Amino acid sequence: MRFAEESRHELHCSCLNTCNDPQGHSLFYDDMKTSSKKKSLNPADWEAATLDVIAHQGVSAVAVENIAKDLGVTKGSFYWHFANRKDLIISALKSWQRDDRAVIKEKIWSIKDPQERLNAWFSLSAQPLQSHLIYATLLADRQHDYVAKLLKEVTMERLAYLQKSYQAIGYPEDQAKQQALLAYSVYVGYLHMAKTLHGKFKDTDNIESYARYVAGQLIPSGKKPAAEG
Amino acid sequence: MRFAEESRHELHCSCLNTCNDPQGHSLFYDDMKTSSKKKSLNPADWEAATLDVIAHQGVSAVAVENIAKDLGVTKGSFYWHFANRKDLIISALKSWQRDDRAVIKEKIWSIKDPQERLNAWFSLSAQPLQSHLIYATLLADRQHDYVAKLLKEVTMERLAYLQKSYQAIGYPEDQAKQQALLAYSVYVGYLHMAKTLHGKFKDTDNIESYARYVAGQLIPSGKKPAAEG
DNA sequence: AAAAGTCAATACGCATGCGTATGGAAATAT
DNA sequence: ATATTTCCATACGCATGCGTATTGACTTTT
Repeated sequence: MRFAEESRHELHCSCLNTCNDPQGHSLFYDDMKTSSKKKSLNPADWEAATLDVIAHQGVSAVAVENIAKDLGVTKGSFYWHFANRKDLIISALKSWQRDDRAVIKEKIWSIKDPQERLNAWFSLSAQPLQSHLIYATLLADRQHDYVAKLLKEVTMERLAYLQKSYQAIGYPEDQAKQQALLAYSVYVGYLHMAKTLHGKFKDTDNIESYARYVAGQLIPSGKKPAAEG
Repeated sequence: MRFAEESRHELHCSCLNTCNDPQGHSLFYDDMKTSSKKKSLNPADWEAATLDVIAHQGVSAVAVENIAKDLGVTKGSFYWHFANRKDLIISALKSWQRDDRAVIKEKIWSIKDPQERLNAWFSLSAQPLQSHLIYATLLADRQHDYVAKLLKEVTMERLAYLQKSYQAIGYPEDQAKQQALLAYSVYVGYLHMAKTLHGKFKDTDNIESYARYVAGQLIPSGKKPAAEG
């Protein structure tokens, strides 16, 4: 057996069923034909399948034999790619963190105006991405030390760039810090709300309406969110 | 064996280690000496121990043999009180829901002025009660159908009384609905934030400061939160 | 005092799921 | 063509944890 040596990590985004993200996938694949079946699996495939499980059932639901079945192979194959279950989970989560950082860098920090940037962040946060689901489940899987560590890292990073944007708007440091905490709490709360009430969300017209309302409450003045529709 | 027949539910609040709530406990005990040991266990004891596990490790971490050990007995005793593991979990969660409703009724709805009532709610939400921890972990244990059902119920109830209070202040129905959703999202987000960052919370002075800030942002005008210190 | 009821200990069967051992087939290298 | 690497299947050992069966002690009732 050999183990993934912090290498060979193509981007992945499986999103088997419930996660309908409108991003472009095909950009990322270079090693396989986009439409046909692969002959064999690589660690990234296992990580993607693992993230699907984590997104919908949490870390403790990750079972190598089930994931193997999802991938159409048996457990025997797994231990060629990874040392053990924990290795798989940690690798998958690191991969998630990398992808998340990349998205923020591309889609948020590319925006220079801080107000527009905050609007873009709220807009991104309201989209049904698998990435959000993973974060939401991790929040309740803190028993595992490695999850707690990762979660703290990610959360601090996110709070930092929110605070930075609020300061760029003109908030003094202390208030920017609290406002970032408030905004981020709304994000986290929204994640759970959306899952908990799923159908019932139409009550308040729809999510778009609510998202605009929230942005209006949490972003001071100036430009409106890039309205369309 | 015999099973708990929807009866014999004294209030409970164990809070073994991490949950330091400053509420009065001894009020609730009537059937046992407050300081000495009980001779035998009843379903409420099992439910309380179960809620401790749920609060800190989630539903899937509930293991009857471990809980038995926590209570100083073996598994053999358990199946006299409950039919099975699922029965225990559901009973425990129902007990939690009952207690939660009771607290809201006593401490929130006893307040007539809607602004003060909202302030009281935010204040209650910021306190480190076991009840909050349980709610937070349930959010990620939605895979279990009974959890999803309960969660939806509880969330809808809470949104309803928040909306009601905002309407009592003068918000039109639609806006009150969105504002309730916003306020409740902040609550849920805060729960996770507090756990995720634990130590790091001192950065923004302390929680009190943040709680006042949030209340100031989410409750329109009028009275301030009952300031002390 | 005897019988019934209450709560708990021990021991067992069984399913799940992790990790290992071993062998095999297909691809790639030499 | 042969050897090596790569990826996977099968089979096993082992731990955990649920649920059951049986027995026993202690309490309450009669």
